[in-house]
Amino acid sequence: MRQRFANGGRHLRGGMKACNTLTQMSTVQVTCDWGGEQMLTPRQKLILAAIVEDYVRYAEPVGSRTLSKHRGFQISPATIRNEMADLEELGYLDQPHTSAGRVPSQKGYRFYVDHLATSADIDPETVMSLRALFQEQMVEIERVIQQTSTVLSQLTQYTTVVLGPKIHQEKIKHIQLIPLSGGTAVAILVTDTGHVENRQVHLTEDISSDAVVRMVNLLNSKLKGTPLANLRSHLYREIANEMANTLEYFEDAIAVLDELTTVTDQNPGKVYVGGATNILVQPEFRDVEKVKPLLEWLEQADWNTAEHAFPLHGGKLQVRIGHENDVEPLQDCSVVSASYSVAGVPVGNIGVIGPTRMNYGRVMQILDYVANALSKVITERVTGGGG
Amino acid sequence: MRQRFANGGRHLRGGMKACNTLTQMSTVQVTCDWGGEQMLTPRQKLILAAIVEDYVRYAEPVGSRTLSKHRGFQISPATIRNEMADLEELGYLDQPHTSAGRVPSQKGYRFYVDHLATSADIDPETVMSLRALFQEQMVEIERVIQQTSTVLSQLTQYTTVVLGPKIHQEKIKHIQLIPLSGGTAVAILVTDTGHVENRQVHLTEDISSDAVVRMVNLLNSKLKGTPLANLRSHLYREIANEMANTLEYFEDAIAVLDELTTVTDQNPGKVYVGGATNILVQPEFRDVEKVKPLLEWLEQADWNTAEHAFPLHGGKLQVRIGHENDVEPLQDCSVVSASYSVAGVPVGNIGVIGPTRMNYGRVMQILDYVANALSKVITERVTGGGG
DNA sequence: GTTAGCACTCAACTATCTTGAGTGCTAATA
DNA sequence: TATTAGCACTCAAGATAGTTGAGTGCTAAC
Repeated sequence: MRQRFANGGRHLRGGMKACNTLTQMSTVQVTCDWGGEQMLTPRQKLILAAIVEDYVRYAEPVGSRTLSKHRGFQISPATIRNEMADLEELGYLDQPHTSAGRVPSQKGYRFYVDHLATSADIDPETVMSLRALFQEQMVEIERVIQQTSTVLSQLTQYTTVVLGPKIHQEKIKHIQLIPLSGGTAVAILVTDTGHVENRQVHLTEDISSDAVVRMVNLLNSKLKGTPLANLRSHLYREIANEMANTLEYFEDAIAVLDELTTVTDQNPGKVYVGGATNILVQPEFRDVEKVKPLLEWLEQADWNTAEHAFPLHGGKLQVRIGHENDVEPLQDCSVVSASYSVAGVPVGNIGVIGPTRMNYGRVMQILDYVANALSKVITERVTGGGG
Repeated sequence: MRQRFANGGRHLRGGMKACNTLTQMSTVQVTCDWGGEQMLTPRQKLILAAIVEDYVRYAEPVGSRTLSKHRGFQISPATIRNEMADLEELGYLDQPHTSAGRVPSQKGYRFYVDHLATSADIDPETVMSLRALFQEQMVEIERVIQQTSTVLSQLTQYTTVVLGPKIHQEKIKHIQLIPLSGGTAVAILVTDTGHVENRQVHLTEDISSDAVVRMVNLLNSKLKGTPLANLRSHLYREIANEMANTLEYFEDAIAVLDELTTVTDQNPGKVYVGGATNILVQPEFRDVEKVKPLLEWLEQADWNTAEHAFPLHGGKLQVRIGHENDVEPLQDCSVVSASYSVAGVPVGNIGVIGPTRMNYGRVMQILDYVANALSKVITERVTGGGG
């Protein structure tokens, strides 16, 4: 077996090759470094890229003759075969069986994503949809995100998971307590961004409405401006004592606060899943046994599981290919994810889940745009640029 | 072909045959009456029931010999074959191909559900789970329903869709307006059952907090006690004029009210889907092409589409078998549904979706229990017995 | 270093055969 | 007259073998 160019050099970090009409492509953040990665000749890169792109498109192993014809390469199939053999030897390609064409390995995809992915211009329709999405005036942040998830899954034809903005950093704007009948009451918490949370609590049966008003006033005066993340510490250290002296219904106030602190504990933010059924069209998921774990994971995904799958991070794009995913049901998939930020602080995450045979270039490009636009829109909304 | 007993008589309405430990079984409400239904001999009924139950269990066409052995019938396979031939002639059975056993037709299932379904005692575990579910003290109604949906899908191994309580009848308890920065504000509406809705609205940029307080006070004094369904009519007929005279920021008040009226229009209640992936284990949905429409429908199901599939109704249980369903993606399924009520008024619906080869007896029994229990729990909560 | 040529491989398709579960019909039986 | 044993028949599913064609690796020539 010939083994040209297997010289074990370190790879060069390169960004996306081309940029397109949408936005400047950010440098890809590599999540995983392959120790002992080899340099590839320009021709090998060309062939690897061609194989990845062909396979992404047609979902069939790519043969040497197809490749030489299809791409108008000026090399004969035999030469391509030689190169393919080398690439396989180096671990970038797999062969399902002797008489089949080649298929990119995970390592192959990784190399492609890190060094080869180009962004062919996205079709104008997609550009339009994206522009439209963010120009629309939507008042609620929740709705913006919901829509983002939907549009993104439609555009990519993959599945989208959006972690709605984390509310830890948001500050308490207002607390309200509305007594219902029979000793229950609704406790409502509004944050400075307009996020509303509510919990029901039990109160002393015959509490007077005056007492409730006093309680609410005290809570508001003490807690207004407190970031949700600090609620618990604030509460017991500073407020509890003082309340014990002032309030007749100290127990009730504590009950209310206890409920409100569950906001950040149990429910750091919402999770939006879009286009879960899109994976069903992918040939690699035609088999029910293959999709099931994935769909089950999606069905049960809450913030914590989802954030475990693609953590919030400062950088821009993350790509996890197959077994690079920690979460088992995602190990047959690739996940491209990006965080979006409010004033530079990452508060949420968008993940696109597809087969490893994914159109990385396109998804990365779209996602990059979406993450930027979303950050901008939400930051504007939150930092006061209101109407 | 012999054609005994094909005398075209009207069928007798009968309830479930046996009752079990859980609760008295209500009479099945028949959604669809088969014109010209024939009487069946007791033995034919026995055989039909046996075939349905065998097929439900093993998902394989049932043959005459299997049946005679399996059930300890005192009839020979040949006799069973004769009866089967008659039942097929009458339309209660289908035969996938000449040398296969028999399978219940839709008409067969319908007859089974109407006249034959027995409730073999449910396993103690299931009984325990159900008891536990409703004995648990859950404060929020939403959480009760969420849990119901989850538990129900786990117990039945089918998919559950719960239409959360309709909020049309609920009365306004409190309206609150919390200004944020930049001319936006959060409008919050609390109903007498503790349900909270919120919307963001734009206000006049420099509105004073006094004006906001006056506005909120007026809105509350005028609207407290109004059922949500009447909000719109109430608003324009009685309030608008008066407000025009009293309030400086009439436009803003109208904007707030406009947003609040969208609560009932766009969003009559929530929809909870449980165990969507359960259908994947059913052999009839092993094929991705078969599941896809169903999963897509479930993914997009909102109150309106879901209520179209199984409308709220006074009676207890409804069973729709295959093409008895109006909604296309459900026409390969059966849907057993029940409404739950607050003080006798149906406010929500629970649907269990499975293959036509469904364990009707078991599902009906469980669902009957759940619907009753849920009605009781919510009615108690809402009519004041809090605690 | 590149490529034409050739023998080789192997999944996928097709055709044919076998098996066995299940049927319908007929004639004997209770 | 209702039931049943017996038997020929049917047909999906599984096994076996042959064919096809896309694709390969190797070698020798350019």
